[in-house]
Amino acid sequence: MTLRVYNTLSGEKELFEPVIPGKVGIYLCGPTVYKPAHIGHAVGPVIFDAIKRYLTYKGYQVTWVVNVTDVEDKLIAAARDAGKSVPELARELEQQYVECMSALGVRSIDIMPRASEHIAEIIAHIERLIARGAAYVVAGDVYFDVSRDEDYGKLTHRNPEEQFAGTREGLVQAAKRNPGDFALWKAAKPDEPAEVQYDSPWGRGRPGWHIECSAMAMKYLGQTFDIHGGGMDLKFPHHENEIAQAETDTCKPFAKYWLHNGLTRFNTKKISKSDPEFEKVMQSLQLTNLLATHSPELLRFLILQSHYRSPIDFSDQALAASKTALDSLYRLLERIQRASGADPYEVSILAEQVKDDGTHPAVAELLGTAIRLQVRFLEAMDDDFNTAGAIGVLFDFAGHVNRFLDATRLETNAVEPLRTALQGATGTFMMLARLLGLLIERPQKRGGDDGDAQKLMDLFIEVRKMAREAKQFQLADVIRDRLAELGFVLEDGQDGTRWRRA
RNA sequence: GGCCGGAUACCCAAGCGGUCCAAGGGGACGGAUUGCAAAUCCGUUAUUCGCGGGUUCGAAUCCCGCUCCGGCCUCCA
Repeated sequence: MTLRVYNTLSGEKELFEPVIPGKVGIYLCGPTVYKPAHIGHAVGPVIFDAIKRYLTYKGYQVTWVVNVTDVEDKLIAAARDAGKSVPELARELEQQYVECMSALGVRSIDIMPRASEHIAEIIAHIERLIARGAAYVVAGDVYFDVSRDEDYGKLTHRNPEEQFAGTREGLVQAAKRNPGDFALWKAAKPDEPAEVQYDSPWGRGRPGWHIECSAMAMKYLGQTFDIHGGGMDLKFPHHENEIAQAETDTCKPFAKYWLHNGLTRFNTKKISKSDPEFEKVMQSLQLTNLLATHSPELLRFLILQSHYRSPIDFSDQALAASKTALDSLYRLLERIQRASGADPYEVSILAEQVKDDGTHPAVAELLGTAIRLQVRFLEAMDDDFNTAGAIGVLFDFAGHVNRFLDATRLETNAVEPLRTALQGATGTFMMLARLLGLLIERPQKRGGDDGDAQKLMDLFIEVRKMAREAKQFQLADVIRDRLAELGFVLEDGQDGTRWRRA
């Protein structure tokens, strides 16, 4: 099976072939730490975490870099507003970001370089561009000369002349030679704090936006690396300018594949800071707030349920639908636990490793299905990381296992070969789910310790059982209904009554 | 205006030239099961994929035009 990825550069799906066989370098544009992250900021990291898991599964040695831009205009302004120093605010928001990502299961980032700690690399990069005649100094500022990059605009398929022909007079900074030129280095302004002023050959100042990414990507992944990712909104100017800087500097291709994820929308609009009426919505979409009220896995599941290039419409309805779906998977795992006598989170054998002694036809059927579905899952992932299709396969899988359990009545009547087959199918199922970063850990029990609850529920169930045996169904129903109101659901099964939290 | 995407059932969402009278999820409605529920299972909910042409033996999938929607062209993941 071969992996194909959609490359923004070519506008087509291409066969994935790493620059160095067996190794993959990924650079994802991370946060500019000037405000708390919202759900949209989680999309890229979640997708790329799944991509890294998948590539690792396929045998590649993956290095994943996510930058932190901590020297920047808005950050300086935000720190001033908050009465904090720039590094203080930046570290604070960075830590919050890392914690949110970790909660979402994104723990596979290898390097998170900070722009502020790569000033030397940035300056060297700029000096090389000046030496090549592709950048020029104006009163302490340094600009990239777009006209010196022949294929400028190739990522977003823009012709720079057309592009900037219509730029209004007022917007053209006098210092720039061409309207499309952009700052590589910005001279320090008198009112800016000292901590964002760095010495440079052109005087005190700080890097422009874009340059930190090409400098750090090349430092950690080499002059040419495999995958560069980010949100669709970064294609222009950010990524276009990174390409211009890097390729003009090295005369080599920068990133081989450019992957862009869709933007998160709310009420069919992109979440944007410049939209004041969405300020309130954004507040509720802040990751820290969302994670306080929803399970991280649910958010991850929702993100992965659509293809990464599609926009995600985030809403309470979507969240609720995803929750119902995800819960059915948790219930399946509980059912498997009961039927197989093994903890599905710990099962280590795969369907393909189970030997079928031929005594039960259901064994061959289940194992065959598991292997067939595994192939379908992997095919989906091979097709530009189609996580939505892959999740669809997971639900097909769940349906098959539920049917198997219905048919064999394994929960009440243990048959060893069937149990072993179930464990194998479960192992395969879990392995696939985990390629998406799902079902890694048991869902957190709400309300913490259920020890006391367990004792009380045992009592309720016992009393209700007596009522049912005495045909006092009204009483039995009152117990069940009132418990349901309190968030405890009772389920009567063949092997007794179980309870769970709603 | 230029450049990218998108338009698939009640909602969300895969599919990207035949195996599609179109996966999966949510919802709804029937049925099995249940004392009744819940959960699970079965069935129904797109002979059709924004509209109009074209290419092809064959198109949701390719090409052209049109209509809407979103993004970018200024800060944004």
